Amino acid sequence: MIDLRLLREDPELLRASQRKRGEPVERVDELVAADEARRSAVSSFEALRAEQKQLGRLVPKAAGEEKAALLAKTKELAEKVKRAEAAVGEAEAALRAAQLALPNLVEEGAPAGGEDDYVVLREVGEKPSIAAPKDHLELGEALRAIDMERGAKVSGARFYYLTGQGALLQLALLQYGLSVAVEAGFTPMIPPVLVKPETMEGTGFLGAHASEIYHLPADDLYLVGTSEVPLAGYHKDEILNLTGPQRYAGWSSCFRREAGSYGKDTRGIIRVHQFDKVEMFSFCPPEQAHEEHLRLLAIEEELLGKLELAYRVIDVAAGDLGSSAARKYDCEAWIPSQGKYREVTSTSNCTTFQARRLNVRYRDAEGRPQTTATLNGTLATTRMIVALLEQHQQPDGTVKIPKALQAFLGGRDVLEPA
RNA sequence: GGAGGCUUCGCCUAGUUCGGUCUAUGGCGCCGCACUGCUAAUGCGGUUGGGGUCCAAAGCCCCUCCCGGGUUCGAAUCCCGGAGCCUCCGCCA
Repeated sequence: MIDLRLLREDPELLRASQRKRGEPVERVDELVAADEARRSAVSSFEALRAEQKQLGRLVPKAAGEEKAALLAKTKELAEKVKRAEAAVGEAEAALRAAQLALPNLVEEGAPAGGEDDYVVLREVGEKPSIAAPKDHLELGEALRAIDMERGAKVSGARFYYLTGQGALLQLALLQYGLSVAVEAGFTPMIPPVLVKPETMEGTGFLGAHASEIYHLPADDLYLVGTSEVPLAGYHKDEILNLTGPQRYAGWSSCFRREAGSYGKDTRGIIRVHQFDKVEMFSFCPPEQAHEEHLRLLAIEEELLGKLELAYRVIDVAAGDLGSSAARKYDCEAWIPSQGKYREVTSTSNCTTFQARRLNVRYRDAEGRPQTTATLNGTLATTRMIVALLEQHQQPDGTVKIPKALQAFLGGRDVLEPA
């Protein structure tokens, strides 16, 4: 949700943001109108209510005819108050709807345009030159690390088993990721992966992404698509004592329906319904959010570097940010079998947009409650296995394990076909 | 699944019998001031949050006693529905 004070002060800023996203500018003016309508409804209600309270206080003191007259008057007033109150309720609902319809203000500097208008900030590491690279599934099957067939037998398409050294590799990757986070001052968290509708809604995932999410109707709970959801909800309706960023690293399974992606990435574990991820999440004072965002990106890059992967960083264009993010950087690892870079991490600065919905605040230097900023970023995830296997494959069918992971694999430095 | 109890301004708590300055009591904590060589102790004052009005501040006003309805001129208080927590029973591990 956008800050209504900002909306009143500088609607043009928001219109410009909408243009940059390629979204309708009218949403801004609709919100301005809804805001004004609400305030006028509130004023009328409050005036009537004040009068009612004042008269009501006279009732017990009055007697006889005077009292009867007073009661008649207050009764009439009570009717009006009730109507005015209902009008406020409607105006508030309309305002909320208009507020939910407007995405976050895009950060200055983010590229304008849609999905293909990203800007490549840098390419890091040397792409391995592999003659006729095998893809991760071929490698994974030879290593007996990935079993898609049985995943499909048991659960359906886009499900898989990680087996043997594949399972160990994922655990090593996630543990290493978590250890990097802990070293950087993040509190490790293992959150619930089923959340209530209000939590899912608060994080902004029930809007355009609603069809991406698994819902359990019998209990009215949602399976999270990322631990960003339970981490963001962790401090819902709280006022935090923040001086700097409060950082959490959540380790969880993630569930995605992948509706509308039929036919895309059907081979292997690039796009699956269930995977595991260590996610960074920060609550911080808004003026520190930009710096924190760069910090999250730096941590992601540090990890990719330690995994000895070639990758590039892109500055995602405004139209591809999603509603909550003001700025987003993706790291994309080189996938030799595809000859392409593919997203492995993504970090977003949601400024105060998400926290306002969830009502997460902190006290500023004057002791006044203010909305926090929230940021998130991927640290380690199942998808990285794809890049690890493919980039580190050897002509003999083995796969080298990067030094950083060896300690988490009992010192092993290579995966070998079983 | 069944029965009962609880939910008040950061925490604890009074108030709910019998509806009306409850415009919510007290303690703890916190902040400020005074006293003191410093600390402690003590005294005095302040301290829920949201919103409206306003250029702004002050002030004033409205909402907020778990949530949503209802009764009433008037609800923390009465009625109905719901949520959360706790205890016991049952069931499953």
